[in-house]
Amino acid sequence: MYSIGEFSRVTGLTVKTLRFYHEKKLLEPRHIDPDSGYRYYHPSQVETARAIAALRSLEVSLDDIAAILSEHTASGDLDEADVVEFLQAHKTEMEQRLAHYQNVAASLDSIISKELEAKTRMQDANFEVEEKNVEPLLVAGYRMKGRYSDCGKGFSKVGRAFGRHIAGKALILIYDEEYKEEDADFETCMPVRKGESKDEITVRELPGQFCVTLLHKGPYDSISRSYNKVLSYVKDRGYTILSPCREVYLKGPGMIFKGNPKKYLTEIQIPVEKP
Amino acid sequence: MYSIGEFSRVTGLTVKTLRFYHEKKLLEPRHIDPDSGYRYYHPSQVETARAIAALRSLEVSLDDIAAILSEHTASGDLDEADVVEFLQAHKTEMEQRLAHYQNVAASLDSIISKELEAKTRMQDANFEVEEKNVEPLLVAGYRMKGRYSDCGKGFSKVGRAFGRHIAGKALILIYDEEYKEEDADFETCMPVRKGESKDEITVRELPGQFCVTLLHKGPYDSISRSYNKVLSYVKDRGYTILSPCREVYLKGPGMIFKGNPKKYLTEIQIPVEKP
DNA sequence: CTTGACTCTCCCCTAACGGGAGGTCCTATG
DNA sequence: CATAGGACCTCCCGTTAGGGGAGAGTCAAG
Repeated sequence: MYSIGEFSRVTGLTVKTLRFYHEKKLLEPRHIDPDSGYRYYHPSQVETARAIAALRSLEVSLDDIAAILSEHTASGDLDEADVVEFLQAHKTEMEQRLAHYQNVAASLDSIISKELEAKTRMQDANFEVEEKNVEPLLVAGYRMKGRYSDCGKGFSKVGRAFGRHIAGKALILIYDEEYKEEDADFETCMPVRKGESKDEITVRELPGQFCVTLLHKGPYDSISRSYNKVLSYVKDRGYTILSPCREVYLKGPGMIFKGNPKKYLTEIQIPVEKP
Repeated sequence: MYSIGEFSRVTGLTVKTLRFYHEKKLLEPRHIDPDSGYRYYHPSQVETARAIAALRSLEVSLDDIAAILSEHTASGDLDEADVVEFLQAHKTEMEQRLAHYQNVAASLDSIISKELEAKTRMQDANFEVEEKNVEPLLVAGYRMKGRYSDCGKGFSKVGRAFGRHIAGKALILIYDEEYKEEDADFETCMPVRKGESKDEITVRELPGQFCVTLLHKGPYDSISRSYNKVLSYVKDRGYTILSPCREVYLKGPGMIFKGNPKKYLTEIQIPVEKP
């Protein structure tokens, strides 16, 4: 017979844990001294203790372990074959947790990389009008009419449908020839890795284009100043504007915080043809 | 101003949770009626509530959230850029949990598949001597001398070194020409997917061989009866025994329970040459 | 004024132990 | 035999992130 301390050393379970298992009737000492209340464990109980520890390391709850143990100490012997159904059920549960943490890690990763990218963008930015070629881009888009401030609805539609495959910064395509406040015609787009059109959402590749671009820093409602700047640039050089224009939201309200609108970053892309 | 019930509906947090966050000073209602004690939340607090919910869904603890919030309500505005270092640290923590659950799921999977395989083996078994070709097998082996009952030491050596790559049932190779109890010469082997010899453990491919085999059901100490049976079969037919013989432990003490020795299953494989 | 919905505080519950207080028991040594 | 130190006992509280419910007070509509 082992005292609780000896049994603890043999099994690797702490004294506290052994007392707790006693209270929970998971592992009751073979003998308890009636005078002192000292617990004494029989060497044959080491095996049970080891089994409990093994099950615990597989994240089996004490209640389940108790059920398993009582079921099989009744029948006399413990065998893994008898608990294989339980283990299968338990495995699916563990796989759910696994999937959960995969989601969490992936979300964290996307938030972090998004922030880091925005940071480098912000550092490299010079906030002057530029001319550059924009690469072709596969997007899922939802075209809508209304105010620009309603674009959240469109983005959440696209997000819900293609959440898994999003691969870049949100953008909108502006189909109006001139600025409209009330009944604007635009398309909320998310870059995707792959996907197919369904319902009101179309997936297609936006063509590569030669664009005049400008980074706008600050809240959306001050973006008209930047538009004026870039449009006058285009006019000065006699370029022809092609439709639709794009606004790429490099940094806007985050997934966690709304953030400081003064730090928002939007790229205006106006596709043009040189004369 | 929202009452707690309205705020609950708007934010998706339960009333209980909101009261709890108040108590923890995570999210304190803008106004508390001094007479009734009713909590009233300002619409601007919806954003904070949303942020808390977002962080909670990423498994951030309330303490950490409180730290983040107090740090940044001090500076006036919340921005993800300011917590990116924290998120990175948090991400590594989440990845550890992820890895943990991957281990658990993998362990469960191996236990389950082991049991299921043993079960079908048991059903298909006829417990008669058979002749068959044994396939080549890549193993990691540790050769030792002593009693067969000491083989656990050898298996745990191999297991520790190649735990990741084990792919099959443990077996031992018996190099003695005749049965020895005291100073037996044998090698504890585990099939592996790949690996290289190091220290005292050699990795190599066991050749395919023509064997006389017999399934032994029951504890190891009764295996001599099965040996007698298979050896007399060999002798009757005048086959020549080649060394080393193998014992494959199809079912022995499990990873959780010691199991019932009466259900242990061992295959004796004696490589022979026909005359 | 009443009624029903809403809200308040207070207390207990979860899982699996860990920490510590205050007291008892065992065993070896002087 | 006395004592010292270590081992052991019970009891209580703490952890996380809330949930459940009791009993009492409050709000708004009819």
